Amino acid sequence: MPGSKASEEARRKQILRAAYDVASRKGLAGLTVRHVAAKADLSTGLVLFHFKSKEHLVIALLDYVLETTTVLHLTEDIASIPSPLDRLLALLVREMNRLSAEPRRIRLFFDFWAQGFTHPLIRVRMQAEIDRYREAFRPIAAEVLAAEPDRFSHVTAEGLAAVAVGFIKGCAVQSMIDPKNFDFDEYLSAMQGLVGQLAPGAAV
Amino acid sequence: MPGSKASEEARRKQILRAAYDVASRKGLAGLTVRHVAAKADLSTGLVLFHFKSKEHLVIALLDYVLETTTVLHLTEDIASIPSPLDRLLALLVREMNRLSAEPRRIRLFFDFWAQGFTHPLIRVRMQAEIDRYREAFRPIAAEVLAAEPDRFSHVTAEGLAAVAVGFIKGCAVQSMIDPKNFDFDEYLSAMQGLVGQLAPGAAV
DNA sequence: TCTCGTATTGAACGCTGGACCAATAAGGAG
DNA sequence: CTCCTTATTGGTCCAGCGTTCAATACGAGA
Repeated sequence: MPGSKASEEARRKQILRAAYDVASRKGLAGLTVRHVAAKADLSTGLVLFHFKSKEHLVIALLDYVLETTTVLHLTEDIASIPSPLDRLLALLVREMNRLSAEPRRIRLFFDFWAQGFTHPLIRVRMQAEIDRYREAFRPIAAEVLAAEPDRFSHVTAEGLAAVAVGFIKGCAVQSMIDPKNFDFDEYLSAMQGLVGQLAPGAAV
Repeated sequence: MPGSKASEEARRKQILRAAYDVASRKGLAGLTVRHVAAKADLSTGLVLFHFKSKEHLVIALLDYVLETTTVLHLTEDIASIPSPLDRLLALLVREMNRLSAEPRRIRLFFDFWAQGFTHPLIRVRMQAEIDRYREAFRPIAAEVLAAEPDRFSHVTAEGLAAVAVGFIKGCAVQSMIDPKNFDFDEYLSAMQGLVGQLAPGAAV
């Protein structure tokens, strides 16, 4: 009765994709080994053959989600923007666009995040991920501070990076639960109105 | 064998407190009727006698959490601050202090928030709650805009209120998962550095 | 072609959770 | 005191879960 075999790596990916599909639809609470197996057209036993337990599967799924999520990086068009503050703003805009572009992925991310409160293995991974995200903002934040040292005398690059992350995650908190009523443009222009004026020659 | 009776209202509150205790420790995933009953020193049947089903209990718990959570309101000391922007900042500071003051409650809040992605009844309540929260910021945001109309020409009070909520929720996203490594003061001074300069006569 | 390791299956086990219910005690009304 | 409503109990049921396992089929190497 067994079906055709497949390589270890291919099977794991197939199962992880199925797990992602289930979890992104039903949430982590609705993620069961049986559902994953059914979605992947495999037996339940095989899922647990490749991932020793459900916990291993969940952690592997988290790693999969974090790996396949676009990491923050400076694209050429953004890097070429002269004003550091405009560069930071352009990055924020791009990240906010991702919120509406792949809501299911972001929701799953936050589902894991909330599970991290009680699950140590998930927690450490989420801590590392958010750290990584904040660190990606730091060099740009540092450039913003360097451009206007007197105005940001008591501000650190770490703090500014944290605020940048806060902008995005805070936007996500509001938009993920209520996409229809959340106005991205309003949020953006309010953000620009707050910080945009600090750049001396910034054309907004 | 039945124990002493109690009034409908008293029993419900007793059960809800037990449910809150369990959920704030173990998370919503660890919330079971049996645990709640045990924590309240009652039989499992009684819990389901007062709350017809577990779902009813969960929704009632959510309402309980939202009701007993301090609503955002202007205290006298904050209302007496002359500069609108300083008033807004003072509010943000107070809300951020609540994040570290009652982390378990906030974590439970976000747990519900994430469950709202897949559970319609939870979702509408969280939408309404976040709306309410944002609306509470709106009048203060409007005063900020009125104080400097030319600088905020394209900014609406709704947008500014949303950004204020974003500041706080974004701070929560980072601090709830990693309280030890998150620096509230750094976050705050970066925030003040960004927006504080906009107030002409603000002494920070 | 034969063989051996292993990927694969489907059924079975044990457990936990929500839900249900007959029996029972409690307390107020008459 | 008696009765009647109902809050309360503990046990039971059943569905669904993660996990285990003997049986089985596949495919590479000899």
